[in-house]
Amino acid sequence: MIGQTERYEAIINKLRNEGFRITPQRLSIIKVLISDNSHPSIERVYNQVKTDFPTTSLATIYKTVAMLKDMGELMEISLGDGSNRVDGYTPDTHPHLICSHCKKIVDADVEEVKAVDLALTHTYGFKITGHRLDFFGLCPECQTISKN
Amino acid sequence: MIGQTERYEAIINKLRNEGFRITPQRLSIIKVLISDNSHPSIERVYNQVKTDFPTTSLATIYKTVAMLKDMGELMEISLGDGSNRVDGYTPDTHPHLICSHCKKIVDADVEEVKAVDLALTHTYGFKITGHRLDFFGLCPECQTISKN
DNA sequence: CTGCATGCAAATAGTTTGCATGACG
DNA sequence: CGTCATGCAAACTATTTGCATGCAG
Repeated sequence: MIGQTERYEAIINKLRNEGFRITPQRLSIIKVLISDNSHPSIERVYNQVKTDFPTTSLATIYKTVAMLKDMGELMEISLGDGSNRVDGYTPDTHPHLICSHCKKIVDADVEEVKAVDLALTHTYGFKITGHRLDFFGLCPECQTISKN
Repeated sequence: MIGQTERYEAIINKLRNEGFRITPQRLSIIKVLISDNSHPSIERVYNQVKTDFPTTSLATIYKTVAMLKDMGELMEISLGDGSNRVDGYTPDTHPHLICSHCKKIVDADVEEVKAVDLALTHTYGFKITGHRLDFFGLCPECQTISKN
């Protein structure tokens, strides 16, 4: 498990190396993204950044998120109903558990996923470069509530 | 493997039972969806239906697709770049292999997925009702081409 | 200084909605 | 015949783009 400070430094170095400029807006956006594990919407990131930087525009958030996505530092999660969320907390792709009821998103990590990757590579000849694994269901809390 | 004709009849019966009307537009849309395994875009479905039914509107396609989705007869696949595709060919959820290069989508079927479902239920207490498993990579053809 | 980044506003794409007309049951 | 579905156009939402100004390098 790599610490947040290290991750922050690493991303900034990567930006520098690839010729991108280090602006206070970008620093703020990165800080929010890597410290927020709630899988926020772009709108939510925007609002968080605005508390530090009241003049920030949504366009800047979109542009920065796109840049970080290209760099592989974050992934987008589509909720199926059109709305998207951002996951910049965990750098590697991993499954998400999405509660259909309260919309909570939980990061999952199961060994078994590797077996699926391997099987697909083997059976279909695809060279797998990434995946988006979203499982929908009811979280423990919502299962309890709906039983009331 | 259930035949297309049976599937067609089954969907229509389901519509009738749930009080939906059987209109020629809906029949045409259903016919296209269950016979097209290319995971078409809404736009593409629209164009196919229009050859039978020139006055059809996009809105009707959207409404019908939404209805069938609610009934569990099809699923939507998000390509990550904002655009969506429809899979009405296979009724049960299954993983998709999406080629990043030619955008082709292949249905996959691997036993290993069940193990992931089970592991998640067990480890995180989620009651899994469905999943969307999209694997991105290069299909065999595009791997060859890009090596040229 | 030079050019990339920002931020505003306008443009765009995909999808949804309101409503009058038409057709299924 | 009453009601739901259709189809058109307008509305909406999320995202993107163009461009003048600002700031990092």
